Amino acid sequence: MNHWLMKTEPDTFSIDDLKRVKVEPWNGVRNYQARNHIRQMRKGDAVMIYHSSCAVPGVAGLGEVAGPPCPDPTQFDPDSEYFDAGSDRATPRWSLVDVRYRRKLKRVITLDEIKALRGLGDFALTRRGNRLSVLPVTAAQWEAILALE
DNA sequence: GCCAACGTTGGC
DNA sequence: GCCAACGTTGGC
Repeated sequence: MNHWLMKTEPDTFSIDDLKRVKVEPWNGVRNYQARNHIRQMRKGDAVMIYHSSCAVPGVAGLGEVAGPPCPDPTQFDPDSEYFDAGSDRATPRWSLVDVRYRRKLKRVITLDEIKALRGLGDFALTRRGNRLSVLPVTAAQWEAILALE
């Protein structure tokens, strides 16, 4: 099983929203590196739900990958903000996975706390200028972060 | 709201 | 294939 971190803006879709709907198709990822991570996901992989672009950025809860990667239908929908005229159904450009709610953390583990952790090694979340919305987390990083809870 | 960082686009 | 311009992300 692999571990991942997925960002979401809580004003748009928060851990509480995921708790309410239970399973959410994680659509709208339009970055190739993030997409490639999605394509490596397998059912049962563990996911940190990270709140970004908000007052207190950080890990807010946990989820899991609920099924295999599949084409993101919004890329074919002209009415969607995620529509991509350059993608075709024979070879879809963008993928998604369903993410199932697992639990909300007792408190948000903040980006500042995560940055202050020593010995995490290379971590896409804390790289300078990081903008990646879906990124891998090692088992050691996963444990070190959750130990802060 | 600002702006640094970085990905994408498009002219050449 | 280079690279300037532009758009977006996301912390602050």
